[in-house]
Amino acid sequence: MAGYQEAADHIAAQISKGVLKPGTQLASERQLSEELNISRLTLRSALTKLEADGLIYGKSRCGWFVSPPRFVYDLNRKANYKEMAQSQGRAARIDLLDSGLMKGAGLPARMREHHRSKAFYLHRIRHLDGRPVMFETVYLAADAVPGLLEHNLSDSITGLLANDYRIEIDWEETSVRSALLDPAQAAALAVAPGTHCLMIERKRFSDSRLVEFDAEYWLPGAIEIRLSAQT
Amino acid sequence: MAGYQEAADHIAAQISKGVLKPGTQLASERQLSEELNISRLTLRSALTKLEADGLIYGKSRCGWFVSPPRFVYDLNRKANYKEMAQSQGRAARIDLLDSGLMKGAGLPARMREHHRSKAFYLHRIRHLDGRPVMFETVYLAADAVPGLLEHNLSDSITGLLANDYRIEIDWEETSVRSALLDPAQAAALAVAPGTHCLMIERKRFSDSRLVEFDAEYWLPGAIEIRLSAQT
DNA sequence: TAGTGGTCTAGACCACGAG
DNA sequence: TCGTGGTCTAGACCACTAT
Repeated sequence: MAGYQEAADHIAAQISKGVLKPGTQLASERQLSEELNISRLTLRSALTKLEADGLIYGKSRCGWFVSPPRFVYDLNRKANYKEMAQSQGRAARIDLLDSGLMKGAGLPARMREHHRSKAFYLHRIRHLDGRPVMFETVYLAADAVPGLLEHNLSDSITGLLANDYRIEIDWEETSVRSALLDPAQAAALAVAPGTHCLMIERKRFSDSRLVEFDAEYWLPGAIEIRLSAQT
Repeated sequence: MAGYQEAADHIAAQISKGVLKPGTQLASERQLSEELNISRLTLRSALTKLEADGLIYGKSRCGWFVSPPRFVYDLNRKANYKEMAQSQGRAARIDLLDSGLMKGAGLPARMREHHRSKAFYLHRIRHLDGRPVMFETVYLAADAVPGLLEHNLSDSITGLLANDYRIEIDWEETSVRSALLDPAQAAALAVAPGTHCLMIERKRFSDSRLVEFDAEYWLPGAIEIRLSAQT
């Protein structure tokens, strides 16, 4: 068996035995590599495998930590993010990084299929128990939400649409795939550049018009998506 | 900018410009690292980033290839895998690797919540245009499908249940997350051990009884999941 | 400023796939 | 058998975080 695999199994065993508990920090890479008698590169290989599996996560230049349970993101539930987090005993927070108005020409291709004029954009970070776990870019059709930027943008957008604009979403198209964080996203999430992620893209329609386009980049070990359907 | 990032951008540009077309093999790692004046390790780092992003894929000990478009896996469509592939102009194949009967005690925890007695299991590999892209383990409640192993197990299971057993699935629960391939799965898919994957887990019910439990491990660059819903 | 991870080199040997 | 990637070493320097 490969050396990094042995190291990964060793650490994974300590986690599953409870020697290392969620939230605790691992020893430094230099220290661990010495203890396990492998080079630092080999150890790092083991750590990144464990991270891909969701057992640990790295905070860039700070260290490695044992992961808490995955956040269960239920696509069927009407509950918003903060409510879902609360029902799982987690503390949620959303930070607005940036916002503005964008011309139709600058919008992502998948949005332009449905909406070609101006749109507001938001860049937000979602946290769980203080840890940033998701970067999102939200686009909202400008004509549907006049004066958007004066509203509170650190809460549920669906709630804002419903309460402040009386817009009810009646159709949703979702796409999920594996992707790579770009350097800015990685920096905002305090992870190493080139970390991969789970990308969720959603188009939200009201009365057959696209009003919201949302691209979410989740740290892959932090989330599990669930859905159910009658067939 | 980091050296591996420059190398990755360079190769990505060649792909998007069409200098490298889907399916073509890249030059060997040793050759590329010399051309780009970086160490082989740095080049490999660039290649694995590109793979995580779905632009290229590695076939273990054979080389690196430019990826074809992602297979669109539509969770709403009634179409089965081969039909979906055909409608996207792709040739699909399913190989049965192994099958047998398993005691209730050996079943995965998430299945045992619903079904605690014996179940048939299947290990299958799904291909697209000759390339293995997904490893799956299927469990079927033994009492629901007597004599299962004498049937054709290289085709749609849902179709088999409907046609041979008159079992109609009426409820489905799906879970999606990022995960790691174990060594046996990686070998079966001809990728490097420790490759990450997109895992789809499905429970299928008929008349409130679980009849099928399915764990699918997709190569992450090979698939995009889609779904839509009225809200 | 001290300690952490992030990146990188220039080799080496091994295991496996294809012909 | 040969060429491919897979793994590994023992260093080094840099960039950032925390304090």
